[in-house]
Amino acid sequence: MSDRRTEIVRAATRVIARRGVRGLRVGELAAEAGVSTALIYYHFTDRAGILRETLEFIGERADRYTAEPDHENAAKDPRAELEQALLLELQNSAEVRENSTAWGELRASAVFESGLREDLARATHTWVHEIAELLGRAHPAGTAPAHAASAERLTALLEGLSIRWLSGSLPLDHARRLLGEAVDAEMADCRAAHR
Amino acid sequence: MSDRRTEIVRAATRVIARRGVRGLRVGELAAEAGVSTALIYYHFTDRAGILRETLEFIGERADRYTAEPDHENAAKDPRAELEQALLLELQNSAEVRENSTAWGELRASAVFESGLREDLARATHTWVHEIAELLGRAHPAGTAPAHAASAERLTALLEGLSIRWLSGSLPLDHARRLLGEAVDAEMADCRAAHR
DNA sequence: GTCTATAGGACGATAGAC
DNA sequence: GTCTATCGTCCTATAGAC
Repeated sequence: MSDRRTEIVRAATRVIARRGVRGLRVGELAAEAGVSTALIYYHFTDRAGILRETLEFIGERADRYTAEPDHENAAKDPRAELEQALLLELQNSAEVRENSTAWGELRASAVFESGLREDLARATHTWVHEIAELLGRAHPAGTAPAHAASAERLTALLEGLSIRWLSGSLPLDHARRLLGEAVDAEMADCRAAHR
Repeated sequence: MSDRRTEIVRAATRVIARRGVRGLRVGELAAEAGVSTALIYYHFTDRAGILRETLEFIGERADRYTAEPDHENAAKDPRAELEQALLLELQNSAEVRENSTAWGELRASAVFESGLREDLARATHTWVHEIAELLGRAHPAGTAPAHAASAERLTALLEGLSIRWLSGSLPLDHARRLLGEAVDAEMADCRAAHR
């Protein structure tokens, strides 16, 4: 991918985080990227193509984001690594906000645009799988299917908490506490005997 | 509120569930309601006004929806009532799909339109409170703050599972199973001793 | 209150020069 | 590859008759 395409996709991510997928105007994207609208259409087929590649980029970046191991913790404490991997996405930094907002927009858009669903489902699956692996290392007593289910619950909960935070229904520190407690609950041994 | 206004707001809810908030066209709304576009503007100031009242309506309806007690279960088994109240929102019927989709749109829209946040936060709070009360009846051993936290986790998880279902990342029966297990986990006594 | 008709503007997309 | 200029369409909102 050329540098220009990458620049434009990154600019599109910023615009989406600011205005939403629905609010992205090709003109505003051009201004954000510092190019003309015509150049956008030289590099991408149409608005839907911009969206497709940008949302793909968001999905991939979210992967890398989660996948990057924090080696300090990795060796010492897999449980801390797990908790950190999840809480990483509930932070009031510009970068995390942008990421979370864009991801939420990707999710919400896919409800109405079936073309986005395949990529989204794949990115979701990759993410869930990574969390399940962390769970496996942090909690070797559990079975693989139990870890898979826990990972699905924890990531879905994180998405739910994240949008409540971003939509002003839940303070950030409260969301972080709720998520931390959920991690503890999923790792408690008594769960294994249940169901 | 006149009958016509109510009709139009109901029609707007259907269009939003079909096309999303950003996809709502006044023309399509007029057709859905069986009136002219001019009549829409006679009853509402502008497109934003339609959206505001419709999203307010969605929030209120969501309240009533959850609040309506199923008396058959209420008397017998508060735990079943709780589980049903939550699973009610994960069903493949036209009505539930419309409700969930519209609620998800309200949530997603509030990220970018601060004017919606207050209503949304209030509706969310009411819902969480109702679930917390059901938890209290189903699980008297727990404390009120623990029930409040559980209700926040369960409802946030439900929102996360719901949008994964609607966006094609999670089959409905799988979502229902994950939610059911989460309810069990929140009611397991071992949680109380934890943290 | 409700309609038909249309003004006026915003936006996606393209043409064509450099 | 990148620009300026513009076309055509779709959409919000209003004018004015009934």
